[in-house]
Amino acid sequence: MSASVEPVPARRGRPGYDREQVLAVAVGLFNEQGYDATSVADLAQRLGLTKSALYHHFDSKEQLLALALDEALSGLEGVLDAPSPDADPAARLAAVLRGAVLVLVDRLPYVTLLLRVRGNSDVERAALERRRAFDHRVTALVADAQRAGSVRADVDGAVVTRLVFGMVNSIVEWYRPDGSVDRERLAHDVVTVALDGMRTR
Amino acid sequence: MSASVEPVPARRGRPGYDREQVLAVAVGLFNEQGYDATSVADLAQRLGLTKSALYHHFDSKEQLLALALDEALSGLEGVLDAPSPDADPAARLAAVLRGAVLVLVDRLPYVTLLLRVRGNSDVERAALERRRAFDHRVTALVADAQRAGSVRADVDGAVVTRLVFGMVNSIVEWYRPDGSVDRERLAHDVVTVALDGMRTR
DNA sequence: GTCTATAAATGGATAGAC
DNA sequence: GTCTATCCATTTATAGAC
Repeated sequence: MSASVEPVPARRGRPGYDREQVLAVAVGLFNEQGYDATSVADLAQRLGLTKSALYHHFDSKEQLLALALDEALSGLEGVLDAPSPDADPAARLAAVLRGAVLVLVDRLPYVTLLLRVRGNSDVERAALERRRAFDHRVTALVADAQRAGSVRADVDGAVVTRLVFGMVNSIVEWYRPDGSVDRERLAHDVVTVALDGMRTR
Repeated sequence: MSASVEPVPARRGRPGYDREQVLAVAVGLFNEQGYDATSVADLAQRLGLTKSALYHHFDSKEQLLALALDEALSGLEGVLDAPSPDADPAARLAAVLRGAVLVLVDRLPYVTLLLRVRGNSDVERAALERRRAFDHRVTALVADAQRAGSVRADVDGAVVTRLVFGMVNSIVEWYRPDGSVDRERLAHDVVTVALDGMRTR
């Protein structure tokens, strides 16, 4: 490979976005206003471009949505696919909880968008389907932990799973990477509260 | 008061919806598709009316949103305004948690809609402002409980509050009144998991 | 209280010049 | 890679008949 003359596609003159930059800005706007409430004109305005210039970067508004949702889903699926050193269901569960928080924080805008999808189109329905598959795998993990005696059995396993992952998912509503809570601290706090609750003992 | 001849505004011929019925159907549709993705034509179709007939019932699509959001907010505010017999912050907190779950379940569609509002208009921003006020009052309650030693102090009070109410709010994502989980049972489970966590001891 | 018809604006998306 | 100009479907909302 010979040395490249242009270190990075040098910016000169007009903005000159690439697809990933456009996607990042689009997702930010979708999260601010909602996907449906965001027009391609809104996006063009935020980028300082015209609509036509935008359509040079992607085929449709929905394609941007599909790319963003895949970014979120692949991250979450990675948490479950990661080989676990533990056979102990309780340890696996704690690792998955922690991993989910970290993915959520690291891909915050993408996961935020995912969690707001309602199934309004084929793209959205496909994403919901992948999400459901993820949820089922987690529910199975909680059921394992219940059988092993490490998760309370006086509450339905599916209900605990939903409550605890509802807690995790709610992080997108308020967490800001530039805020005072760092990602490791947050992951630790979530695992603590999920496992042992808020009450002192 | 003399006996009414017509027990209930009798239905005869055309549907003849009143405002509340229209509102209920509208909120259901907003929750299915999203407020922005739902057109007045969609709503008219679901009601079996024309758009024009609908505009006889309300002034604008946004007025429906405002009415729905007030229904949710007044319910939640009622939980905090309810006079508490206890001075103990821990007991007050448990009562608020339980009350919030019950309001959420009893006004499920309205609270669902509220929790999805992003601040896209004056109506939405006013609702977010009322929600923030509610959150602040709850956070203050948790801080009281921490000072009293009944809530763990090794996690930031504002973070615990957000996590636990995130858990409560996430109920709208899956709870169905006709399902297998009844409201009292759910409220009990939420208080249990929020206070003591999912882990066995 | 519901209808048909239509206004006025905005939506996503494309054509073709530079 | 961005522009101006435009297409056509759909949107919120209104006018006026029954």
